Amino acid sequence: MDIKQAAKILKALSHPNRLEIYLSIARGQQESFAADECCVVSALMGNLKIGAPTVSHHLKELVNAGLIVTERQGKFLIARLVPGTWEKVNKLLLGQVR
Amino acid sequence: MDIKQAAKILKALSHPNRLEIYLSIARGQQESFAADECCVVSALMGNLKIGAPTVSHHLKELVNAGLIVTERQGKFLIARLVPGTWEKVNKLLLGQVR
DNA sequence: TTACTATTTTGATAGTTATCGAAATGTAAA
DNA sequence: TTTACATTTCGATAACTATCAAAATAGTAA
Repeated sequence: MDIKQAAKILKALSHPNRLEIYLSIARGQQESFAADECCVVSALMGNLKIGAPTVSHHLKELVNAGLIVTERQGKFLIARLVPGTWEKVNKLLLGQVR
Repeated sequence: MDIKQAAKILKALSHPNRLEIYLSIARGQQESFAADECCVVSALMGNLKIGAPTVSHHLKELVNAGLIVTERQGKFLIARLVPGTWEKVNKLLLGQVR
């Protein structure tokens, strides 16, 4: 994990709404949402005070940083965390990596 | 650690040059720099390709986020990490905190 | 097909910021 | 004091971005 890539990941999480989206996805994964709650964009639009285009934009940035992956299921979009991405950033920041 | 504060800290680390500065301070702390290398701003100016005003600006953002503290020693400015700040962000991101 | 819902794209705008040069300030040494 | 060096402040600019409204696209159901 080099510094530029780490900065990109940190940047993706550096906006409150995007961090909230990321954490919602993480929580949703833990709690294994019911089918109704899987419609990521529309579900997140309810919690946050932002519109669908903005949520779509934020999701793309999280994907682009390698923090999540998305998958279309019918009309809806499902998101999952990419395992390990955050941990690599953390290791760099903790200086446990050479 | 609430989401807004975490986002602020992440934002402070989301720029490559600022992340590099933060990591340099962290490394410098581990290796206990000799006196000559303690002049933080001028030392970092050599590694990075940015001027003194910009380094000063970046340091202020790291201070403002609670990631480092600075102290003037004569002509020079010394910086140290604030213990625990990063760890709190990491705990939030790992979902290990209620 | 048409109608409805979910998401994305486009285009625009307002606000933020990384960077610089120049000037100002702080500090030590001569 | 004057000189020299380290840092900060000021002012400006170019680039970036979060957000929206409107239009377009994708998918489902009637």
